[in-house]
Amino acid sequence: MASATIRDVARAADVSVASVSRVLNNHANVHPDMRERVRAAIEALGYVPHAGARSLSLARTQAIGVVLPDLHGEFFSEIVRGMDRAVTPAGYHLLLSNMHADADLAAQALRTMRGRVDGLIVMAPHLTADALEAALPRGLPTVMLNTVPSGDRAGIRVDNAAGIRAAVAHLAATGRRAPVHIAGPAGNVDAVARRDAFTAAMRDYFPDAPVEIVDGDFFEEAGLAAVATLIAAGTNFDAIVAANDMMAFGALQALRDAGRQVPAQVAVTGFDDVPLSRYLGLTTAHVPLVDMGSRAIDRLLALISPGAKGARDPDLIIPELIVRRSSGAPETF
Amino acid sequence: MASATIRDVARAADVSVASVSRVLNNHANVHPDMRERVRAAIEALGYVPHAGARSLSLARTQAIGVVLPDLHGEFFSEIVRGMDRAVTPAGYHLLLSNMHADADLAAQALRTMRGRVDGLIVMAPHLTADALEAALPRGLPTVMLNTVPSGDRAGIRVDNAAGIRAAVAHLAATGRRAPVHIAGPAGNVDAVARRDAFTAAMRDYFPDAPVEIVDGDFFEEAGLAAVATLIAAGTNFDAIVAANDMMAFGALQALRDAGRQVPAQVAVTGFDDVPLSRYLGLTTAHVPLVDMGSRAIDRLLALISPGAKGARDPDLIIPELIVRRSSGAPETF
DNA sequence: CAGGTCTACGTAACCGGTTACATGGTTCGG
DNA sequence: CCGAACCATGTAACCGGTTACGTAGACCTG
Repeated sequence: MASATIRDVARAADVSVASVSRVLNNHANVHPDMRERVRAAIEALGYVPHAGARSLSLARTQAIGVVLPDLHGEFFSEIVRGMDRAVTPAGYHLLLSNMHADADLAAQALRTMRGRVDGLIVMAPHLTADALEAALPRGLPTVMLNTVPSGDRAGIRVDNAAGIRAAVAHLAATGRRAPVHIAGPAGNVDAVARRDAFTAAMRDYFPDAPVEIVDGDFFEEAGLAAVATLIAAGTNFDAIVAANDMMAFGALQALRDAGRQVPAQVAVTGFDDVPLSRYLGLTTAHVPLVDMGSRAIDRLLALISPGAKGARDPDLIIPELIVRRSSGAPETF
Repeated sequence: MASATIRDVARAADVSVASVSRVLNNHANVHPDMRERVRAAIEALGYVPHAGARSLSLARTQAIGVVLPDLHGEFFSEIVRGMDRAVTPAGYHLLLSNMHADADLAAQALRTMRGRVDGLIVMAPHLTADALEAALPRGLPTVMLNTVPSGDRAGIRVDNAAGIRAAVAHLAATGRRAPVHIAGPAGNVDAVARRDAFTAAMRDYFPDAPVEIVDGDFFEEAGLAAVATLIAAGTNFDAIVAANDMMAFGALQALRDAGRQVPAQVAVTGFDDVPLSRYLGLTTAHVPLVDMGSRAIDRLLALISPGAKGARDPDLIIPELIVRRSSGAPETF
């Protein structure tokens, strides 16, 4: 019992397919009687239009593709949630796709979106501009999120330097002497920018202190490991600037396990302000994740709709430092 | 500069579209020369196959639709993450769609999936079986998640009663005298099941205590409000069994604000075990969210693939109570 | 009442792929 | 040397919608 098609409906109502289509799409100039006959036939057959076929002939899918490296942690969840929020009222759907680190597979993932979506949101902080530009299907409106600016594509980015600088400045202002940085993965644009920003900020705010940086990978365990490394090496530090919140959580845990008081002995800051940070009282550079998601969709929809082509200067989001108890604010939670 | 089509490629390589198609799909019986010519043309034109057109003729979209009430909080995020995990290696995509509470809109959301996906995962704890059955497109393989069992559809459900019972039993075993329940929204199957289970468990474990229940809606604020209500009413309680984790978090916060010690004066339990619970030390009924997501996909893919029709008995997931410090376990985090 | 408009509807081409079937050319066994 | 079997390829129908275009009849208008 395959589903009924528009031709089945036409036959049942004894009209042409064109008329059925007109009724379905509420076109003008259809006689009320006809409308009624068709509606009855649709009802009787339980007909539901085939979105795929419709997409093909209209060249519009009402779907937008979201390609991201991984769906792990609150970071991505929040962004996707923001997208979802913006996409639903506009009558679009979200098509999720994971892009692996491997450039070839990434290209593959991007290609399979052709003909499936009306536009693309790409989050690829781990790809180089070249690899990305080579992989992006031509003629498909695209908005890049936290990705190396490629060509003249529309994009939304976080001002990594501003976030790190604010954290370091805050630590200096509250009397810390020796901050260290737990960095993100080497190939990641954001991670690199934050690392560089840390070095620069240290020069400005702690000109006499050595710049100590431990490698990480944005996951919680890396935060744990980094603190273990620091302690094992006997490094002197009284503040940790983690490249993201998850690693900061790991660091908090490790510090607690090691018996170091936070914030009395060590201040900790993160980056992103995922929801969890509020609960754990983590000082962090707030990135409006949900908002970024919605905004990316809005940008993309604007690109898609009429002949719009303008406003392709990338939005830059300036994170605001939220001071919580992990860096010495009075106990509030 | 519209994208090239398969006919453009055929023309450029001076072969027929059938041959191009054969090369694209690695069919046997194509001469190496031909293969090479076609590959060259594809390369030259930057041709990328149109997935939509392919779907139409193959009647397979390689996408599966996920319809859920809302994308809020870790609960859904985790489940979606699990789905994503399972779907990617199988070469499928996830198409997200939000279903509003309104039954008509819900039906609408389900209908628009026709022709867009090969199967559906529906999470609709807030719909009645009738409304749902009426809205589900016929002939589309469907797996229901935490939804009233409708017809003979495949489904995966959490044993709400077991989870609540375990929590209540635990409270009894650790010497609590007067637990109260913060319930979920009225129309929600899970919420209702948990509420009923609480009443039943109270009868068994606290036969002499009154059954106190405060209404909530699964959101954090409801937990806050519920505690405020209890305190304002002067209700006597030394344990709170929240219908989900988010409300438990709200309760924890409100208790702290009111100066009541957790767990010394009041024990708190949740339901779901979202990641946050581990961080906040909440005792809760663990539901393998990521796993549920993957499993739902696996079930669905099994339904889709050959002529498989069997195994439609709904999986029942028995939550395991994870005891953490909110209910009196020794401080561990 | 002839000719022009307008309305309501049907016919058929088209969107971009896949594939059943047909066809011309080789190879091979008898 | 002939027909069968096989191989590589082309032709055209099909998937399920949309819509440009054509047309028959109703309605005006002078």
